[in-house]
Amino acid sequence: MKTLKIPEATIMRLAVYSRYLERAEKQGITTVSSAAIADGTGVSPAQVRKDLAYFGEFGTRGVGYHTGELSSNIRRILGLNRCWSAVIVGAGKLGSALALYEGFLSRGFRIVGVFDIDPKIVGKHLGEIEVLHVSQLEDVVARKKAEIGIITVPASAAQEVGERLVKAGVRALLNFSPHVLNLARDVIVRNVDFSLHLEVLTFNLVFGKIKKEVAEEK
Amino acid sequence: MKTLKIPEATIMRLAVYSRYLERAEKQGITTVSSAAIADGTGVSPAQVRKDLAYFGEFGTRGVGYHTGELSSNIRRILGLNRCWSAVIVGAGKLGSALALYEGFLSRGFRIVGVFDIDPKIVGKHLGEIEVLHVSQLEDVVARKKAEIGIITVPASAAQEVGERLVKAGVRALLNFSPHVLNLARDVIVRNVDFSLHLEVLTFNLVFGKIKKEVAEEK
DNA sequence: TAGATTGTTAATCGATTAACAATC
DNA sequence: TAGATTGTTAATCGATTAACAATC
Repeated sequence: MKTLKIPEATIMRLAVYSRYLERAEKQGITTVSSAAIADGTGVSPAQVRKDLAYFGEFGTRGVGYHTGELSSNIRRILGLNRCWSAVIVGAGKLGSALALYEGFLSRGFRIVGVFDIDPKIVGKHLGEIEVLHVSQLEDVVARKKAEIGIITVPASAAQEVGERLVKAGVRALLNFSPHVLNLARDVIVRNVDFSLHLEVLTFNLVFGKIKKEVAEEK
Repeated sequence: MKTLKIPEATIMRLAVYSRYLERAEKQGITTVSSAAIADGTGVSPAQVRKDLAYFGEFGTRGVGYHTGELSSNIRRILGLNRCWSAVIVGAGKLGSALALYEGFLSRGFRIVGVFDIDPKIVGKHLGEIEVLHVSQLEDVVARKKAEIGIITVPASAAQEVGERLVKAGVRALLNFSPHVLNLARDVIVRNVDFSLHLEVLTFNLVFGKIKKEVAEEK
């Protein structure tokens, strides 16, 4: 069986193109070229065409791509032509901010449950939704058919929460904790620990300086 | 001039190893092997050794790595052996959560300024720090010598905020907005838009299903 | 010495890019 | 037809992995 392997970077870029196209659409631009998309998103035109070619032929030679058409095609590829139900575990500062984040709803993500273990937090209202005790996790996930789990608990609790979510039926996890989850391989996990990103920044700040000094010595 | 190019993925992994080592240290484990690190962080042992080899020889053949020593070496490589000053622009839900996030301080990141444009938000206190009007951005960045800018404003304002931060002296940006920043090439930017990550999840949920169906047809 | 594990090289794998035929 | 831009191939580039000599 021939399995075509699509680079993960391609998917990330498709999401970026998608945002660019939505902006272009709003501005009334009806046709875009790979060069324009490339320009607006900081990649190469060849990269744009290659990324799109994994999924079909969306353009017209000599003309370019129809903005709205390409936009909706990419949204379909990314699975954004439907709603997704997600639960958040951990209603601390980050979890609460995410529960109230309008950007989710506008892109089709519905938060159908927020959980915490702290009795001081359980019962709080975050917009429409009430924070429930984590003991109700399994029940709510099953009843609301949540497919995505968002983990915003401390590192020490992340593994257990991940396991419970998966056992309850969740198939994809967004992990904000710094703990690397060890789960069945068919579970889709993305780590978005942002202090990790901060550390890449500081490395580059320090290393950039070293490179500059080395260059000057020569 | 020979410039050794270090993969960005290597830096991300170093940060992950760093967390693993800190945990191991706390548990009183004094020696770790590349296989143990690999196991605990989900990469291959060869990868671990290769990543470390970019920066020096930290282990002892036949023995492994001294946990504390390797841990502090990696922290030094990542630039975490010193404090870094950062400002946050945008004190909405996400910006506020980040300003109050204890994880930053514990890893040496100090938030020295939080800004917003909304008069309803300016003047609020987030822990020790008061939200200032964005007009004071340049002044505070210069006075407090902030080196890192964290952007948590809506997409429409991100580019302008990025430009102002850089002009004020910030050299590295953590961009939480979905807008791709277009700045001088020596500015270090990392995009941590998490709806992007959510979309990679949904793609994989949909695509995994397609792959499975294709496999079953055969 | 025998067993273990590193550091490093060479081979492999995968992703990006350049180039161009196809075609509007 | 001339100009433009796609879709695709082949070449290049870079990152990962396997293998093993070095060495504790």
